[in-house]
Amino acid sequence: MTARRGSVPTMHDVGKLAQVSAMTVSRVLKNDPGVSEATRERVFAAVDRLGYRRNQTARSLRLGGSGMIGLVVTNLANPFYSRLALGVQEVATEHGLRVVLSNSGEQADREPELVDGLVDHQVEGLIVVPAGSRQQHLAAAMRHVPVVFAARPPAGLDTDCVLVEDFHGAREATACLLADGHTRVAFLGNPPALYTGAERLRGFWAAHEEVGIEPDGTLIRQGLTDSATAERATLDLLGQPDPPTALFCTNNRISQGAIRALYKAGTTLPVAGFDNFDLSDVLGLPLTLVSYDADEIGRQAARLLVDRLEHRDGEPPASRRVTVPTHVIRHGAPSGDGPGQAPTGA
Amino acid sequence: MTARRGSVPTMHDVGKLAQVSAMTVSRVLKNDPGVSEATRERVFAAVDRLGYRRNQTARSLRLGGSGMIGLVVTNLANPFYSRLALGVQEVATEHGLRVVLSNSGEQADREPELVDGLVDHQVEGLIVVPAGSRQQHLAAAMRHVPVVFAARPPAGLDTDCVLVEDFHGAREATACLLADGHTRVAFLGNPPALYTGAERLRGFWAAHEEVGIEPDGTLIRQGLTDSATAERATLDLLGQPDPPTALFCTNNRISQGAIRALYKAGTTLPVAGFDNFDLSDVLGLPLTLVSYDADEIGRQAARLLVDRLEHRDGEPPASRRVTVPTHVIRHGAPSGDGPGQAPTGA
DNA sequence: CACGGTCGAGTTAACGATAACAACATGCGG
DNA sequence: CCGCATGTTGTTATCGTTAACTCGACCGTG
Repeated sequence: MTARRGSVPTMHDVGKLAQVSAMTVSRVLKNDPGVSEATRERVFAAVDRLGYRRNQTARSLRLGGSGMIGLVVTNLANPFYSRLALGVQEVATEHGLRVVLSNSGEQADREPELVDGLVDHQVEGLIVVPAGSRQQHLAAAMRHVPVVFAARPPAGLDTDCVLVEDFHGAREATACLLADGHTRVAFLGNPPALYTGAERLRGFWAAHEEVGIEPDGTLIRQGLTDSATAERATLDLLGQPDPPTALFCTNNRISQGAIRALYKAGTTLPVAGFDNFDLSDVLGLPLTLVSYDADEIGRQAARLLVDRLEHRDGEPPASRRVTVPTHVIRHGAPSGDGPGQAPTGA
Repeated sequence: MTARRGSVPTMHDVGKLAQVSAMTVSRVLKNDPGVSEATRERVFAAVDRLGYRRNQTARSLRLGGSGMIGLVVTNLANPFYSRLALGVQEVATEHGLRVVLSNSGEQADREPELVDGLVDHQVEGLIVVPAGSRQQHLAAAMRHVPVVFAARPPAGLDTDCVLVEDFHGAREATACLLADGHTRVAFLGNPPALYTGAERLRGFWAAHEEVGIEPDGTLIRQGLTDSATAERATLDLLGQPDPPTALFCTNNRISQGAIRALYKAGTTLPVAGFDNFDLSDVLGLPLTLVSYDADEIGRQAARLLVDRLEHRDGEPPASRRVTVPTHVIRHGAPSGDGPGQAPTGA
């Protein structure tokens, strides 16, 4: 019952059993009409008996095109990226494409080999969440296959990308806090070298400008990479002489770290954050979350890629930039909160 | 800068530019010592100039072995499976293997085509979280490549698998509740056709027997598939004439649904559940969770598979069954709870 | 009965890389 | 100066499949 190596049947074997040539087997399996019913049946019988399956590697070589696309994400453990991957899967499957997944672990230096490896495997296209700002390896990849960027934009490369409304979402969520009367909102952000980090900070800042408040520099913490660093940063902020009265977090991990810090400190503070996450509605905290459909980012990216694959012959169309909309969700605390007014602001 | 089709260079092109044969190019790229330093440099120069990359499809065909393994999970959106996938990735990468991912969406009827597709793509092995109890398609796959089962055992197939201590974990967590003095513990479980569902129910039952309590049949709800169905079932239980005083949930999604139901009902009840999840420590609920390393399931599965791949020639070793250990985590409520004693039981 | 047409099936060559072998030059001992 | 090892490179055949072509049998028509 276990795999017996050296026994994988080929079209030739099928042909021998069905007393036809390999070519006829190929025709039958391709549903070519020019085969008599009798032969067709003999071939199918032989296929069944041998458990024959077409060798996709050989087909890829002969036909060109492997039927695979590559997906490179930075951290599959983050639900955001696994949803994105699911979205890509969904659309890929609709088009008969298989997805080869790589995880860079947010280590920008590992990305080039992952991308090159996928190109070597003849993927027909790539969807990449770039881990770093150095992207020349992606430029190189683009000479072989179309590349679509997801969640973070290309730096100086002319190609499609799918983004969320980073600026808009951050601005809106921050505005909610400010509308509640907060004037000392802390910013807990990922490394500013990341597009999303910079863009969401910009939104945070813009919301302040709109109400004529200058954000306090001592309340801005960047370079947070996970829940643990965010937790420490939050505890540090809470211990400051003039602590914040609300927090803005640039992603789900950071929000979770901040919430853990508040819990451990026995404090409650209104928290706003980018990304929704499981159980955000049952925490009993005044939470303002920038929510969006992560699957949709993957779906859109896959659609852009498939579109390019289907128009491979002609002149490549101009590069497109798709934006996935965000909307703000507000979860209330058991009791009213915030120094200014009721938590049902904005 | 965009992909120019029809321009992908081959070894022949590189050879022409470097004024050598394709064979010599192959030798250089393989680091074959029998090439003069001068030629080697010319070839590398040509490779760089053309941006040449070896065609892995052609290599696979010639050399046998695609350098890929297939992974089929039931629901990538569940952190459990994305962690598992990461574990597989980690070990696969260590061995120079790439992972092709498929998601069955827990639809057992889709699984055969996914598996067949992966086999067609010449994956060298498969790791599968089987979605259903019909597994003859996996038996068929096993005639081509080794298959390792993860999280759920094979049904009548002789092959390796990696499981968690389903029975033991469920028994231990239930025992914690019973030790706290609960006598009416509800069981919220996934479909009993699923191995984990049945096994965890068995553990739930065993814990009761050990203390001489007969579980109340009206408190046992099976067939829950996600957070929403679990939420409804919980609300239903709470509305019963003789409601439970504690809950046991068989997985993370069900726990989350139950917690949401409790939150909406404005009640607090001790909850035990299989799987840990984000923010479980900050809910301020009396939670007893069966925790384990989901990555490790993936790693172990990949190790078993790699092991079989490396001993492909000889007689296949007897099938192995690896178990990943569980341990119980207890999160306290702000105040003591449970009718019997303090929540620090077991 | 010869001829063009259609149908079914086989043959050849190619996709790109490489193992195995062949070929050629060089150099050294005899 | 021959022969044979050594070192470098080229040639051929192959992996499994399939596009394009070829071939033979059979049919109906004039």
